[in-house]
Amino acid sequence: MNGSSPSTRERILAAAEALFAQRGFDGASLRQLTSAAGVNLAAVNYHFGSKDKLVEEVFRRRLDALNAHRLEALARIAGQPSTTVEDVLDAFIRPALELSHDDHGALFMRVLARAFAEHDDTLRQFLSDNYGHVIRQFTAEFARLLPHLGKAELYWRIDLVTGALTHAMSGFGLIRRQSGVSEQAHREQTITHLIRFSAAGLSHP
Amino acid sequence: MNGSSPSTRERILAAAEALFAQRGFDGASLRQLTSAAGVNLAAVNYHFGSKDKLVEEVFRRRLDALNAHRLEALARIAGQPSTTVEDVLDAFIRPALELSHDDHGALFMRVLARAFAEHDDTLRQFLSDNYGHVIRQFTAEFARLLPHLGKAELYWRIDLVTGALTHAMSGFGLIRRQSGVSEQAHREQTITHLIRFSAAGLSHP
DNA sequence: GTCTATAAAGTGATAGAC
DNA sequence: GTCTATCACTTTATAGAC
Repeated sequence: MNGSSPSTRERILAAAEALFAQRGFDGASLRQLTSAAGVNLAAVNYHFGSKDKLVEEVFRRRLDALNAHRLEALARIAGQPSTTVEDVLDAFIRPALELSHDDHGALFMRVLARAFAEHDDTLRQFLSDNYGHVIRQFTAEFARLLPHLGKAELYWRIDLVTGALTHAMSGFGLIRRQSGVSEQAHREQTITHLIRFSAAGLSHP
Repeated sequence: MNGSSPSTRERILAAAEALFAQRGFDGASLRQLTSAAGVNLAAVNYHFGSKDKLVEEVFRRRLDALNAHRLEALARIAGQPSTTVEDVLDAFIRPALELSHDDHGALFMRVLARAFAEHDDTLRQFLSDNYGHVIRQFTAEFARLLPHLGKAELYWRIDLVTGALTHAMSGFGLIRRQSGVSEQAHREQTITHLIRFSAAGLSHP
């Protein structure tokens, strides 16, 4: 992308992701962050310009890939006669699951959940710019599969699915991984329950 | 409760609720808070001891009443043969809806959502102490009404209902009140959709 | 119970040497 | 590109007058 050192930049982004997940955007200071990354305090302003710009970059790096994977998965099934509501939910949710296979990706899901909780309009606008077209494409496919639902009714239900999804993927919940279950198996369980639950909520008459 | 001035204390609590909802626990400073309340900076430490204690008091004030109302509503229907899953969900959700009839109550629901997003263990423990017995009583009633579900399966589904509920009640969602719809009518719509959606997600085979 | 004043520490950001 | 040193400011909390 450029000739500057990728190492320092990447280490800052990784440390920021972890600390923002753990302590929030306000709660994590640049000193904690640069100390954890093993870089100089001034490096954040040199590489990103400001703390706010760093926050944006933490989102952009993950969301670009996540949304691309979701749209690829949707493109493979959209419009086909055999496609079910469960398939479309899977196309939306599985890329998020796979992202969180990597520990850093899992932290990012918590950062994303925080972004929802912050009602900051600037951040919401930024997320809408990144997520907006994805949500619209998925909504169109749900509308095709659930023709008995009015537009308003469908929007309500998709909104509630979003809530359940955010809650589950960020590990808000009370349910913790059992000692006998591997991390990956736990995530597969999560996705299975999430898809069944959401499909029932979306499809009921 | 005591001989001290309730006015200053209450004004601090009201201002804290609004600012914590808007800017988060870290984001809202004691200076912003006391300035908004029209009281002296030192008053927070005098009346509550510290900022953390103030946060706890903001929760305690609302949760005591909210949980009491939920348990009263549950007691009226629990164990009766005509009771449905929708009835139990209504008993859980409606008190939260009624709390948010008042503007300050609505703000509190956003504070509560923030508390979920903060993975702070101390705060989670505090909420578990306040919420724990309520969740257990509701879970027992759901188990009675949904005998075909295993214990683990039921816990998963209740967890996902919690996610949808928190999302909807805190106004995270994309869905905004239409200009032709009153605030109260919008809330009634929210609760109707939430109950139907959750009942479908809980009950499916 | 409320005030001013201030302590002690932390914050984001930047100038300037290397 | 990385460093130290520092500015200008904000933070929570408290001591002590009234």
